[in-house]
Amino acid sequence: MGRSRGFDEREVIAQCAESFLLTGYEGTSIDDLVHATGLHRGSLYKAFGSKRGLFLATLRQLETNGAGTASTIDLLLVALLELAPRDAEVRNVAAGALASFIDQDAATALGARLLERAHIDVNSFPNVWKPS
Amino acid sequence: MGRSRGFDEREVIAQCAESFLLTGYEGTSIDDLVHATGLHRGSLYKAFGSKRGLFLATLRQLETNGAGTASTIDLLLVALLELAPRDAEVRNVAAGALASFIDQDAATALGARLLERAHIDVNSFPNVWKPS
DNA sequence: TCAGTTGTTGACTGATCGTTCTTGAATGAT
DNA sequence: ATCATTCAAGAACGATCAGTCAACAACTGA
Repeated sequence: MGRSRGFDEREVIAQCAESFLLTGYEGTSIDDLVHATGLHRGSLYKAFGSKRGLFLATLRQLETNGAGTASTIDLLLVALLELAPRDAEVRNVAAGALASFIDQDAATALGARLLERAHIDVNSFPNVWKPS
Repeated sequence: MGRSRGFDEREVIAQCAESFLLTGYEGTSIDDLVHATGLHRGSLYKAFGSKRGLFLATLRQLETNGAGTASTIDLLLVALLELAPRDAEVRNVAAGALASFIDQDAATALGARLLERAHIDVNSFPNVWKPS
């Protein structure tokens, strides 16, 4: 019963994920998400409950998406740095996504992408030891 | 000439750095910094110009501080994830601090601390390849 | 002593924050 | 047909955001 949804939930989550990975969790406002999705505030809150709930949905969708693309890792970086230290649920979902995606050393993969995302070339450090 | 400062600038910068590394850049408000330092808004703005200027000061103070403690790396993580992708000056200062601190592989050191800070134990991943 | 300069103080600004509410439109079951 | 339910829509909420301002206090050099 009831009126049917006028949007594709997976698509909306993907659009929100892109906002989060570009500008971070605290750096993304509900207005940003409203513009990114074309939905209205009330619809977003009806479907996801809160900004945190929406972010959690983007994290959970990671697990059913593809492999560890750059976008995937970026969203994990945001989760690990901004939410995970103080939010056990985000921490658990993020850890699950990490475990299923990253097949090499997780720390190195995360750090490498963090530097790449920041446009920093590690090879330009003259005094850094590099593994052969 | 003029009235002399009623605070130790290095100490104030250290107090602000602690706020930033705990709650991130966007997650830290000027009010948070006012409370952390005991100073008044006007004094902070007179001395550092803006929130970004204050954050830059904490980053620059890293270089004259000690070695790469956990707090140091945490502040770099915040800089790299939240500011560096869109702010060339922050990127340059952060890259300089990175180059002078991290004597092993930078990516691994950053990623390892990111996970530690998020309270995630990489060794708990059953399917992750670990270097011997 | 006094003019010039810098720091302190706290009230104040407009904008934006995440969230809620009300109203009306669409839907399925009775 | 109607009734309960779900969703869409957008205005509205108090709180908080980063930043500014004018008045006052303390210090220096002349």
